[in-house]
Amino acid sequence: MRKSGSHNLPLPGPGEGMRGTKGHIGYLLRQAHAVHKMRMEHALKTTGLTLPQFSVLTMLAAYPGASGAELARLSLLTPQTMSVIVSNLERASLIHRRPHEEHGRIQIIGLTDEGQQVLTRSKAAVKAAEAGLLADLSSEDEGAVRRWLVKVATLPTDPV
Amino acid sequence: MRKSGSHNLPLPGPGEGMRGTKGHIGYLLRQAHAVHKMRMEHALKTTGLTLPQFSVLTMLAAYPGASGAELARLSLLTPQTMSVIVSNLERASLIHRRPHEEHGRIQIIGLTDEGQQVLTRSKAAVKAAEAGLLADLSSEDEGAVRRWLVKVATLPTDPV
DNA sequence: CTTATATCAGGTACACTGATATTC
DNA sequence: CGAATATCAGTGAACCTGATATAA
Repeated sequence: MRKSGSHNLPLPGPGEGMRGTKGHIGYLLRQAHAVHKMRMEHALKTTGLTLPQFSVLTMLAAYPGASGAELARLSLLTPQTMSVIVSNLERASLIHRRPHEEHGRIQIIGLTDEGQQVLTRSKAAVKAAEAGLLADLSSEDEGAVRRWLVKVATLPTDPV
Repeated sequence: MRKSGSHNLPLPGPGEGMRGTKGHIGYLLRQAHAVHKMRMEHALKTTGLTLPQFSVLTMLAAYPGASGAELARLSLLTPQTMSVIVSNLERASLIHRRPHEEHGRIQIIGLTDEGQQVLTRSKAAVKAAEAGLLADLSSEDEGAVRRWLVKVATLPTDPV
């Protein structure tokens, strides 16, 4: 534990630095994500999960029995990368992999009881950080923000 | 080189998956950032820079002669991490470090000619990806998005 | 044969904590 | 002494490309 306040938050003030509020929107997206990520990671320290691990457990709760390949697609990662994350989660006894006897090589991945408990506690720990994203946001602005985020996330990766 | 189109873009369709458009806004922020990051990294492949490296070079252009500690604060990273990134950039001859003889241990970091050129080419390569963020966005919506991003980036890291 | 899945092997850039030396 | 800077050492989770084996 550090002091009690912020960790390393020397954001350039709005009047100086990387042009503050008026900066490139890509820079703003980067910084917003970085700060939110820090808040999430800090919250997850209480349960020992990394952000990708939390993400995978959340996906497994939504898609019980998903395969590594499916999780990789959902996370925009390669199967190899997902394999490492899944291995780490398995080593921590938070998930289990059962070979799908009938359908070949596919490994059915599921949450263990411990994984379910850790996920529940992690969701609670993360709740405040997520709530902060929507605090003091009008429904019109929230709509605009949501539409923009979806648009950005839906843009082709290689449009040119 | 893959095919020619998108890399790994199997986003769950808007009607299925992680609740698509209606998902947690934190999830949307993550996905939007991930896709934008992929687009940026893809664009930067032409110049061989990683995203943190591009970020550091951009900062150095804005803050000529910054120190490693200053860059770390601007990037929300630890000095050790920044030291690694700076070392990699120095190894690539894109920056130079000169000991600040008068003021102790501080290392003055600056772009080399090659670094300046690479930065210029990288900015051009990245231009389309950044422009995509603002395409078809009304000025009201852009304002809402900008305000939201700044607010998120300004939130205390450890509010509770 | 083609496709999808899983995994091994190797490599790299990030990012952390901890410790140390230096300098103001 | 304390505070800031830089760096070494060690560790680790996340990424990648490439190759391989298996199975639908």
